[in-house]
Amino acid sequence: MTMRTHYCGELRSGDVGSEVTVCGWVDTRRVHSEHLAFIDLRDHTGIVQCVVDEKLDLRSEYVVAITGTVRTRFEGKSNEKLQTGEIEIGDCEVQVLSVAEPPPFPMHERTDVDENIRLRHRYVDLRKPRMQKNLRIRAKVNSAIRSAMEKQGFVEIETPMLIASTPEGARDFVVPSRLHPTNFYALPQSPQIFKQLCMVGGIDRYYQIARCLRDEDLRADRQFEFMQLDMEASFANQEDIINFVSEAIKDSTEAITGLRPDEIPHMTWNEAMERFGSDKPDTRFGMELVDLTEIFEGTDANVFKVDCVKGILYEGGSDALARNAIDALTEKCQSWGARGLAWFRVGDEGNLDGALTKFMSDDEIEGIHASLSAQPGDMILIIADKRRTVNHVLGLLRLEIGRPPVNSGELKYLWITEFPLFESVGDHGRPIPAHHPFTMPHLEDLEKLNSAQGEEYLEIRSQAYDLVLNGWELGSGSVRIHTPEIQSKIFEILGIGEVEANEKFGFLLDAFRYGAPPHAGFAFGIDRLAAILSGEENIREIIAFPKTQSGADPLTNAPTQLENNHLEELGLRLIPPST
RNA sequence: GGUCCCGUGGUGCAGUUUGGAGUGCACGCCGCCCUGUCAAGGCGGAGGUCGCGGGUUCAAAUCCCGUCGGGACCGCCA
Repeated sequence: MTMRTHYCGELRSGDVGSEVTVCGWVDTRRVHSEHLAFIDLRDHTGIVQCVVDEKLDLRSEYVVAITGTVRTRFEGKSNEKLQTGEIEIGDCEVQVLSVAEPPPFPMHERTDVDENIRLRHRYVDLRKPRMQKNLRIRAKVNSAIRSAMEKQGFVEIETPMLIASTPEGARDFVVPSRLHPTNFYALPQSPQIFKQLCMVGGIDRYYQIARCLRDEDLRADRQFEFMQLDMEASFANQEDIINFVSEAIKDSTEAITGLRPDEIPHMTWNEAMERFGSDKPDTRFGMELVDLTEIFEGTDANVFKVDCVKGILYEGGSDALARNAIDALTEKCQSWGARGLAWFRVGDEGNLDGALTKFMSDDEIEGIHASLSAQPGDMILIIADKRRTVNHVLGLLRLEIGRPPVNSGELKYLWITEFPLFESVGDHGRPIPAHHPFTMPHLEDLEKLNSAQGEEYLEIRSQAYDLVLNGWELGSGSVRIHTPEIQSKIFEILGIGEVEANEKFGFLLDAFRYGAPPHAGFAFGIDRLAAILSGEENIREIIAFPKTQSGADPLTNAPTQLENNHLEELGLRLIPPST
């Protein structure tokens, strides 16, 4: 005889008359007397009302098994809020399996509980419907991804967690080696090198739902450890990869929402930066950046005598933004790197009202008015600076003012293509790679590799691409370099000599000498995807045991100190923290 | 490295601007009553290092300095 015959939330009118046993936690109780009490029993499927007609000491969160007969509720006594509201379990025999202290916070979800307290008692928090729902959505996403990849011919390969540290990229988490004192393993930031080695190894199509670790500051969308769909395919180009990944994204979205997303649109990196001031534009709302630079050519206003002037239109912003709110926005813009924020209220006559109008010509005023299609009551916000700064600051300002919650329900997937190969030029005039040094340049820009000087390097495009959802970067990938000629050229430009290249990436370069197929790949963050599909603004809500913003775990108290003998065995001695 | 917000019985809040007795609200908890509730109801009760430390003051939850914890963001995250 099994302990349980049915789940609480699945009993229906069709079960009336059957004797059932349900197991779970005591949710709310409504005790009328020793002759009548209603016990709501909860498991992950929901709640069922059990009627008890004897004196029982049942408290919140007691774990019980209840055996009884399913019956229709009395006329007019059904509860539409419950899926099981038509029925109840009567003639109950209650077996207490575990008693419980009162929960440390309310089990109902009408009030938000401090996250620190939730995490300290996560095992209780996980019982709530929200976490039950989110973790099950996450599991479905994982499952849909696996199916999608396998149906496209990808093979799941596991790669090591204890690997060699490489200097590039994020800060590594490291693990001391007991057998090799003074040496350390690094935990993988991603399986990047290994998946490329798999391509050389003839795997053809690799995927893994991989745990990645990066020792960088935590955010709402960033944890130390996170999961990625990591994939790589041989004899594949950018379009192939985008199709493979899009299929996994669409399948997992459909598995959760029931609706298959439309074809995911593409946008070049340059267009994204110019229109939205971000390489991960949130296209759920407009408020696009409008270039006003030409209007201010030959201007008398000193603030606009700069490389680039762009503005955004805040519809109805004239009333929405009081003077102190504008001042606060100005301070934010300054903290983001701008010198200031120029603002104009659009008056009833279509006139512009702002501190800077007295320095501006009529043509200039009319020009920004028309360019932004301003209407009375709107607010115009302008940043003037270097183009890069203008796009960056205005992009952040746009989000600050107009961004809907990430969980508004709408799902705007977007591919960003043609990322620059280099993100900036360093002190010695040498460019710094935007992605990693194995990223294939855009074929049309190969010639520029030989001729570029200084800032011109930043115009070289790559075959790197990102997937964006509602303004969150879900993931990125690229076509990889597989020929020694181009790889040498890139290393030369980056100032990485042969010796250094061999030190850092020797095993990969060695591998490429033995017959490397052209290959390309991608990785996207499953936590972020699952969070948005769950309607959550924070990935901690879809992780069973997450860390706080300071990287601590209130439940286990990690990180902790080590005993001296433990340190000794590892050949470690602590440097006391400086005071 | 930086900016901002929060910390008050078990939980969620108000009180802090303008210093005056740990004052208040809701939920929970404990006890009693109650045979159709479903956020049950009624009556009674317990429960506080106002995060911590220092300072100002006759007097600090309240003002100042520091610190710890939580959160949002910039930097960082190839």
